[in-house]
Amino acid sequence: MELNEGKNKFIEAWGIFGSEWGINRTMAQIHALLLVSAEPLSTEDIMEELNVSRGNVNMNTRDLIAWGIVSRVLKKGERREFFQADKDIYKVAIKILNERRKRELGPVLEALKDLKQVKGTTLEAKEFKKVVADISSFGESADKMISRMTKADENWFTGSLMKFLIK
Amino acid sequence: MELNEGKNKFIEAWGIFGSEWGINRTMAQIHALLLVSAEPLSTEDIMEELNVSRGNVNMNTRDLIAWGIVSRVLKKGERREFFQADKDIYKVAIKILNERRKRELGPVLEALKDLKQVKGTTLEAKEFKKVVADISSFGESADKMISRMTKADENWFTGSLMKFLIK
DNA sequence: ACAAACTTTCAATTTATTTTGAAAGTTTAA
DNA sequence: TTAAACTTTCAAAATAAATTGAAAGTTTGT
Repeated sequence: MELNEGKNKFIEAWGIFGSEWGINRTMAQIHALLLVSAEPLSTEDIMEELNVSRGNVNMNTRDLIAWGIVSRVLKKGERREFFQADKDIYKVAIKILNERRKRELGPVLEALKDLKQVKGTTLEAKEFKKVVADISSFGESADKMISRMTKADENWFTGSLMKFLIK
Repeated sequence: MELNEGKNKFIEAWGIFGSEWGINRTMAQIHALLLVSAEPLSTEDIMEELNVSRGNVNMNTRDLIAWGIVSRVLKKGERREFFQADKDIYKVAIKILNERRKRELGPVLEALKDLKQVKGTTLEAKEFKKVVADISSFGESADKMISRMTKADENWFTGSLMKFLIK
């Protein structure tokens, strides 16, 4: 398989995978493209490679930067900015997990906290409280776990945790 | 807060959370509704409670059943079927993770396996191969981890793993 | 066998999300 | 200060995803 064919397949696969997990296809594709580029790319490069508009590239590179998995780089003698992806996939995974924890898990945990205050002693009310308490506790655990992973050594995934988990 | 208000807030929150993770809102809402219902609910009950059509309820309950987190129950003397959610949130989380592993991670890992066969010894080709190998290895690890979690005792999450991970 | 009760399907519609592209904004160099 | 080079914005358009609802299909009791 030629390098270019490989890159395209990778970009396609990453785009699909991303969209299955609630990340928009173009963002995932830009990320994929940057992952497999030896050199940082400009907005124009990305537009051309993926056939998407300038606005689209601009919005999605901004988002990728906000996620902390892509950074702007400046080439000397060049006016425009280039983009480059963090290629350490462990770091990337943890950053994504941690961002999602903050953005999505946080609000749910807040909502659940409120819901613990429903009144009533009927069977129904008790069931409700039990479910809310369980989900809440589970969510708090996941939240703590991700926080801890974030702080831990970058090799956590291949370290003792993995030894514990993998055959 | 009244029980009903609580239920509605829960359903809303779960719906949003689900859609952020690539699960359609109605499916997440039906799941939420079943989670907080003391009794199994019929298609009609769900239609009424969530204001959605029969076809929608039918499709999404089927899906929830396919995910293994909702089951049909029959009440004696009743002809129609009722639905009930598995309320053990640990089991639910693991089933969802495992289904997604099979459905979404699997195909990506396959694609990555192919991509290891790109030819070329240029810097670019080497970088590409490195990224693919890294993601592949990471993916395989995650895959194994989830498989293992699935098989493990249902209390794994509160067991030694959690003790290891949580403060 | 029949019909009532119930479930499933799917083409058409609606709703939500993503993308475009041109205009406005900003920065840089001379 | 000016203009070229570049970035950002956002309303409109395009695309994708979810939903409807009526018709078709199935099951059950008599």
